[in-house]
Amino acid sequence: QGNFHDAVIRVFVDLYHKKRPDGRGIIYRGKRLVNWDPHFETAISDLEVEQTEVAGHMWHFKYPLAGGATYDYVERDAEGRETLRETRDYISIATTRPETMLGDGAVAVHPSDERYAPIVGMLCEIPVGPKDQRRLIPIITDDYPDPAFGSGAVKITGAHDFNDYGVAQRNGIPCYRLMDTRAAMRSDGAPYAESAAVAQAAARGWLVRKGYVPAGFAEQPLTLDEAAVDALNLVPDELRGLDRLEARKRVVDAITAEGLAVMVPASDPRLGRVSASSAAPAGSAQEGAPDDSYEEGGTPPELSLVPLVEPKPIMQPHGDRSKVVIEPMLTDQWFVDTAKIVQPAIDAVRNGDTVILPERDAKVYFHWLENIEPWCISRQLWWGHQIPVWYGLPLDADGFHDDEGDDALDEVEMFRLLLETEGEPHHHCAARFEGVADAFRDDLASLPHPLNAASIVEVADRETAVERLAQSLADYTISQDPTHLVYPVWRDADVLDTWFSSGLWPIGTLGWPENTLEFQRYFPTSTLVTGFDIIFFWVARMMMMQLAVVGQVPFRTVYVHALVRDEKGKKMSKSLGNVLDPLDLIDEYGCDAVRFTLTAMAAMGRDLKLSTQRIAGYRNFGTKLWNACRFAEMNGVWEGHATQVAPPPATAIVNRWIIGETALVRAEVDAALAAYRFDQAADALYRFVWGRVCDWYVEFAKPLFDGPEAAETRHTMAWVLDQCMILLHPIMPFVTEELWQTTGTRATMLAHADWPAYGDDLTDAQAMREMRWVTGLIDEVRSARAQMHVPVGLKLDALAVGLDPVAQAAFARNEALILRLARLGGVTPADSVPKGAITVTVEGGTFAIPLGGIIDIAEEKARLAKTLEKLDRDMAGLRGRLANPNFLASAKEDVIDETREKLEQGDDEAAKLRAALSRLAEAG
RNA sequence: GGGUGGUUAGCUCAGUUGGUAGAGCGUCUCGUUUACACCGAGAAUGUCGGGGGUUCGAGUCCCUCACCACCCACCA
Repeated sequence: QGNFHDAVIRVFVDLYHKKRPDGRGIIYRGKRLVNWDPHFETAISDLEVEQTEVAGHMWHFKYPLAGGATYDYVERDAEGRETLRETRDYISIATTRPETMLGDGAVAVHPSDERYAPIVGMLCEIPVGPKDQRRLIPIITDDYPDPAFGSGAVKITGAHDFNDYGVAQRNGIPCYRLMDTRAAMRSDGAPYAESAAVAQAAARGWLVRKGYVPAGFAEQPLTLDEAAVDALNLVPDELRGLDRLEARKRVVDAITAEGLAVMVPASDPRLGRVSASSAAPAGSAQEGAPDDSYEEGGTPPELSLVPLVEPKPIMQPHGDRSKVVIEPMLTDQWFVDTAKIVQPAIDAVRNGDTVILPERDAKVYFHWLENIEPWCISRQLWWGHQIPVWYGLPLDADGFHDDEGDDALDEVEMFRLLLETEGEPHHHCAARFEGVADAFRDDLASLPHPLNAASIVEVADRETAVERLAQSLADYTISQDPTHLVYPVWRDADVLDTWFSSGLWPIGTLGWPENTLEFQRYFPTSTLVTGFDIIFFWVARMMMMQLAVVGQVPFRTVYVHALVRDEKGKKMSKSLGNVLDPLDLIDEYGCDAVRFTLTAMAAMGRDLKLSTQRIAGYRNFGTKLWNACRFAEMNGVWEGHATQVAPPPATAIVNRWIIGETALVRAEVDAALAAYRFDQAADALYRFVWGRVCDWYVEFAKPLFDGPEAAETRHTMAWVLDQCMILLHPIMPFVTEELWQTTGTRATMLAHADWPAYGDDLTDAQAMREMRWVTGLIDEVRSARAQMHVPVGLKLDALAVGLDPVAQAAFARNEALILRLARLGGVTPADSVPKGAITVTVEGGTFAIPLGGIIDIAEEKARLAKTLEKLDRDMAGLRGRLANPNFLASAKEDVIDETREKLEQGDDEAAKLRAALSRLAEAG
């Protein structure tokens, strides 16, 4: 049996070795900007960063153009009229962190910004550091700068700002690291002059590569790799080792002293001070005219000039435990080159191999995958799957693999080089140490004797490795015994992102990489049910990884459900303390009620506000079903016949009707389930059980239990209630199982019962029509009685007036039910409606209930008038539609027919109502 | 700032090729009728967020504005 850890490690190793055309593995090592805590000297996650607003400043500085170049700087207003034109030899930038200027790799402007168009592709000078070794950086375009903010130009410091990092990545600008792990200015590496010269050459090389200047511009169009960039220390010698805030102060002072700060009149409102002009009446707009001209160095009026330093609240990241300011820092991390494996995951959903429901979540899925970024999978935690990579000291240090005659180097000298070198460590990846040990041994074998005899030893970390190597070197120097030489290697201390392993859930849980029976049987899986909040984290990763590893989609359908919110619509979270514990809800309302509620609210929305009142409502529903079954049991409906799939043959119209209704709801539930509309399934069952079975069928059955159709009715009721239990079982498993086992004699548990498959042949159109008529009549009588304040207990006699044969037959067949439920004493035919009676109109006839002295004529008039008024309104609408030639021409035939039919019925009823009203008028 | 979704009865929400709005809960009235007061019978309640457009017809399609929520990024 495979275990999950084996699967995770195996996939890492496979993807590491799966090289792409560019020679890089799908998993590779690279630099990444992380939130660095200088106190604990570790990377921390976004979630551990607290954003706090602090009072900061924004400085404005001039970056002079290289070689004294100048350009016409032109500003225009919204209408395109020129508002400023001057010749400049610099570009103005703003920053809240002047110390990071040392690491600038470029100045960026928006491609549409015409003010700077003349100087794009030129070099400008970072105005700090020794005057004769100032660094030059290119002026580039990128969408990131906002032309309306500040001067519109942004300095790009890729190693110390998340936005700048993105710009640098897109444009191939180097990210120069300025600080060490304690966030002090670096003091390692070559002197400033040397490093600056290298960076200078790289900047020229960039301009050549981008085609801004001819190749001859740079003698050596230098390209630096990431490690070389990281090794450069561009901190001027006198600032090395300083704290970042101290460095900031010195940088600002130096630039200001040199006259390269942007100067403005002391009255400038941006300085945040109260001054003479800002205190002046705000009446005349001209006086407060834009003083951009001052900012950018135009001739000021009489007032003295000061550096433009705006007080500005800034959101500063702090470590939530260390409380120190977090520094964005470039570090080595492991990545999945997602761009290389993303396409199959996009295609699979596009062509329907995997379906995401609801559809809009597929949009989210596509949007994310089509804009995918490299996935950083290493984490500096001590729990998790440890990365299966081992490092050794660099074997490509100067002179080591050099075949140009450095073989003459003393072998001991070579090992010494290993100790001193700081470049990229040499590494191998394999599932187990023995595997990488062999790989390191092969590398050593190519080295001259006696180094190739060194043995591979695993140690804890790099420091230990250096110690161990030094020690073995000392041993060897004394003993001259090559077996004393060791080449220490250590394992990467990082672990994998939890989503890397979770992304392998579909195959990892089935025993892969072993070809287990479970894997053969269950992969690919059918349906993944999950929340929309982890579509990126989990679903997209599973798709990509399964396709990359085993070449198949992990599931056919992804059903994305809503998230339960609290009553105010907030996401529940432990830290907010607004969590409704499902166990508490279950204690209070029962498991089935909670489950039914969640099901009924599982529409394909995003939010689901859980209200306890609604849970209570569905708890009542469970009780209702329970009581209906209790009633059935009291009448012995389950006695004498075994549970069966097919309904009993029925002659009573009521029984035929409810059997048909059951078949209808079964079909409705199946359709809802097939469409993942669990809410519709729950709703259909609720309406059926309560609204059809309990409200009507049980009541209809009561008189039948004493009549000739008693046996058939018992049998039918048993079958109907069994169907309710079966259909409700997935949503209310406990109540239904309990009922199932305590009512009839059952062959199996309900959980094991077959899902019904009976079809439309059970529906009896004639029975459906007739029962609709019967229930309609009862509803009308009840409504009329209630509105006329007739006491419920009072049984009244009624008259049937002008019933057509169909109505007559329907009435005759169901008389007992109607009398009982409408609380009528008896119904006799009559030719006309007498005075002082209330009128009830139904299809095919009229019923009248004489009330004698009881009737309040005014009230009955009002009741009928109100009904008639609504009916007239509706009929007017229908008539208007039918009178419209455009409607007749454009609407579909069945819609027109339906409209005509409705109008006919409505007119018929309206006529009866009018007749009743006029009789009342006579009586009154 | 970018993206996604939402705005329908007092509350929570349905409304899937556009045909003239529904449910549960709550409210009000009445009620011990052979299961059920966690019940029964009845009733009231909507300019379908605002505006514009397409259409014979718009809660439904298009545009626009407002507000709310969530995800992502946060301003040199």
